[in-house]
Amino acid sequence: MMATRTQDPPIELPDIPAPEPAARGGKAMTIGAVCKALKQEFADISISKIRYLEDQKLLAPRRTPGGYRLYSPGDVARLRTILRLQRDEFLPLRVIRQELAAGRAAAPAAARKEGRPMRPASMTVAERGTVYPLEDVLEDTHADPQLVRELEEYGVIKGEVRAGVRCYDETEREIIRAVTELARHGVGGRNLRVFRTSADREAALLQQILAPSLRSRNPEKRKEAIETLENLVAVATHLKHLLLIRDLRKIAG
Amino acid sequence: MMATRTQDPPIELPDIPAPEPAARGGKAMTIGAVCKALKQEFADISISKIRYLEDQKLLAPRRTPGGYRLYSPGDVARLRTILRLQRDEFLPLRVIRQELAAGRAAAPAAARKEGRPMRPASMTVAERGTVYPLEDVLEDTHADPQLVRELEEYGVIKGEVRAGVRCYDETEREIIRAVTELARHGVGGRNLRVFRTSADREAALLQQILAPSLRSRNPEKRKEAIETLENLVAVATHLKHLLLIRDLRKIAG
DNA sequence: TCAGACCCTCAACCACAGCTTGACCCTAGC
DNA sequence: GCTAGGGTCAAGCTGTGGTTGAGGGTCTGA
Repeated sequence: MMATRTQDPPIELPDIPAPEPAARGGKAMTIGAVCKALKQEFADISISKIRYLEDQKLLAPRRTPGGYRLYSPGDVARLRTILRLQRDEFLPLRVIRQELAAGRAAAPAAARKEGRPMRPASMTVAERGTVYPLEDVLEDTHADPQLVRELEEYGVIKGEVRAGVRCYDETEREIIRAVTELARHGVGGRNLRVFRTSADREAALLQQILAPSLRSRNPEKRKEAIETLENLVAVATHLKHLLLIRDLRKIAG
Repeated sequence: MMATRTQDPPIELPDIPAPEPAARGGKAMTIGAVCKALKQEFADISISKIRYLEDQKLLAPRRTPGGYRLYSPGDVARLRTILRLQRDEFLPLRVIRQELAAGRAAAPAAARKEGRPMRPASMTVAERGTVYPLEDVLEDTHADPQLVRELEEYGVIKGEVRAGVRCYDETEREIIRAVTELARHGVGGRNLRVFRTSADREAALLQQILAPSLRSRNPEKRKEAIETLENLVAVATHLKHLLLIRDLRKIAG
């Protein structure tokens, strides 16, 4: 069917500091390259998904004369923003489209700083998610490399080697961040054992309770058990927080 | 034991400027009444939707002997929160469930528009805040009175007598809520000791570190120490959460 | 004591978002 | 001119967030 070489004009998104059509020199990537590049950060990306997002008017890459999509760095940044809003903020595409059109949401690292850890991306029991190379983690957390090494020796974090580089997932990164912060205030070394052992004990406790359903052969049941587990973790964390506050009030007040 | 319990309005957390006409009358409402009362604020509510939310474990109203659902003011507030998170924050029910379980998100609608924060009312070390009579706490948390008594005997919560009625502050109320939730899943009795002792240990640790400045005669210094303390509590809580997740992943995945 | 308004459960059904798959064909670059 | 990677379109699939209807019980006031 002659493959529709309809020379339709690029969709014309209303917004965006459009990444100069012809201007930008070498940097444009094909869809496969973009997909591969973002795979690290967003495990669930796929070529078809990127095309789908374009179909939904969220992207409008340039095309080669032959019809291939060509993504400028600006396009890639935009795509990354879209995926982040979707994954971390749970925004539906319809809303993301508006946010982008309104020029909002262009704040990547901004939201940090004095604003609580935000929605903790993927701090769930379920899966591991993205991994980041040690170098990035260090830069991001301002952690002492020595301290990271210690945590690893100690078995608190594990990391994994990917393409020759040591990588950590988000949970590990946040552990490193938190420990660094504590260290800044003088909580360090063997004091951390307190946290560690209580976590181990709680884990054992929860496991004991949910072991039957977690081992069930019924995947339905297993999924449910995981969810219950997530829930219990949240409640347990909350409870620990409250108990700690209660104790400290006695001390401080 | 009646006294004081006569006609005072339902708790009324520092929430919402809308004193619903229908909502104020008696203390508990049927599903139809709740639906009508919230129709103003949430046009898309329906009886079937409320029931659906219960099915999804987001609500758990009391029942009459005949099986009718009875919504306490606390239940209605919770429902309002759910609807708000769904409509304004676009959160999926699965996430709302966790937010609620974690005691977050009890925040008023105020924090909208460019303002993430949404800290849980008075979960700070600083001061105790309001107190609520046992009766209200029981209704609000659906806790077993027996369990509350145990917690008190155990020294986890203390309460105070005011005008002849036993009262608890918000922290205590939330402890009760969290413990009730854990109990629903089979975490009870002496298992709670795990949480308690680790909280005690951490409190001791933090105190040790900050004792000098906390005891300082310089009020400036003291204030600063309290702030540091708040900070450390937040970080410690976060760390514990992460460690627990780390442990559980090994178990579950 | 009984009508009528209200509520209950449960299973089936529905609508829409957000992709994925497959058939079939074309482009880029060595 | 070969082949890996792209392109389009239509159909399909899965999960979320409900609605609907059948069949039946509860509550309240006259």
